[in-house]
Amino acid sequence: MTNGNFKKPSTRNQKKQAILDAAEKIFAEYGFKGATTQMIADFAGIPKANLHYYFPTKEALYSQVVQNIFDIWLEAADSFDQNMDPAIALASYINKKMEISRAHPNGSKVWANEVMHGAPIIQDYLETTLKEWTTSREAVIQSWIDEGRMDKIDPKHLLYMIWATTQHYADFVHQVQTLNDGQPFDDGAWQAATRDVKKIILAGVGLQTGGDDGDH
Amino acid sequence: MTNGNFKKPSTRNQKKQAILDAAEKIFAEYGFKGATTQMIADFAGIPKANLHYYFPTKEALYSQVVQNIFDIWLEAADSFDQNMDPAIALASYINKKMEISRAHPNGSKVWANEVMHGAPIIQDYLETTLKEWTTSREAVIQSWIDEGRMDKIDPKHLLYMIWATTQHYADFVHQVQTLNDGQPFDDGAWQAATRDVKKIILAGVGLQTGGDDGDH
DNA sequence: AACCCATCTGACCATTTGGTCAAGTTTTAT
DNA sequence: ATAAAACTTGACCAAATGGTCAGATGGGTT
Repeated sequence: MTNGNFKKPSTRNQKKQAILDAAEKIFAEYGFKGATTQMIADFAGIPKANLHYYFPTKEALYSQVVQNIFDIWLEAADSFDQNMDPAIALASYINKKMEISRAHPNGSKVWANEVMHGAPIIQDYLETTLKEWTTSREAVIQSWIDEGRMDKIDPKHLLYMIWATTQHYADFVHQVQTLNDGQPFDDGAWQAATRDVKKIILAGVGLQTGGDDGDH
Repeated sequence: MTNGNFKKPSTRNQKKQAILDAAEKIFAEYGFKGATTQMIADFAGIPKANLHYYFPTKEALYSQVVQNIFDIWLEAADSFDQNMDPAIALASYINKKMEISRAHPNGSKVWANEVMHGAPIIQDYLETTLKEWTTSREAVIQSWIDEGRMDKIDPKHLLYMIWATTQHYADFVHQVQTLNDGQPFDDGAWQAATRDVKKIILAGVGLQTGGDDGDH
């Protein structure tokens, strides 16, 4: 067993990841101030002092959680690079964003919290990485418009609509569930939501949806 | 006699309103836990003890702020009652929601925060008032669909898309502003955003937008 | 065995904060 | 004028919380 050299780093990273997972959930549920390091430590099953051994301050832990989420967001961006057809690219992007909302609702909430409070921790990311990503995608969408392949709208607002709508199912999951007779979405409900979101947005910019949606 | 000789209801209410205004801003910026009664009192220009004379607990003050916002949301609901044409009704509703996002961004943020954290304070409102409102509007939209006046989608998801998108411009105003070269939206930017949101959503459900939008 | 070093933890502390209270001050009613 | 009621506020407190620290534990190396 134990592959010689790297026995510790793996367990160390496992433990750090367990703390990060606990932190994501607690931060999402209670906000930065509302969450306590004691709660996170309890949820991770370790003493508080041990948590502070791996993450010296609450803010360092929080910052790591936010950055992890940001990376997940960016992964969904590939859609725009690989597909040249606007209908397929947008459908694929919406698919991925909906899947993230379902798989990582807590991450989405932490991100929303951070931005709503003025992005005190990740302002740099907004101004650099997110700004660059957004600018380049706007250019792609604009080129589709210029080529007459979709209706003329400001690409910025199309992106905001996609972000807002897909993340709504994560950030407002409690409200959505309450209005769904208190039941969480099942597979069918998620598929229906994804289908309707794609339908409205694609048709909204003049891209008729065929029988398929461009992603598996 | 000398029953409840309410001296100056006007000044009393004025002061309560001033506290509520301060509270809305501070709660929006720092969240429930992050906001302190001291901050709110300072912002309202009164001693903390005086704030607690009008609102016995922090939670009572917060609860009042959330309920006030909820009432504002509901006011925008009239669109659906008065207009029978789906394009005009939806356009008018979107117009009002965008105006609220511009006029009351802090209220929207407090609401978002509350719902994201599981609606501990206003769960009753979600289950009763909001549930009833949503159900009745879904029925209206469904009737339009049944009459073949708009495309077939689940009315629920259309409503969520309108909420998510319009509130995005309030809740994520910091991100939107950062991506807008650090500049807040001016009149033109708000008009453009409102126009594009209406365009995509109306066209998205098969309602062609004519030259006008149904509201001034 | 002897040593090193990463990891772990109970006990502890300084600061923050929601809320109280008693002592004032102002307004209203008689 | 006088009493009562409403309002204001500085000082204070108990509880919660982020973070520290000295000492313990355990695995690996020589």
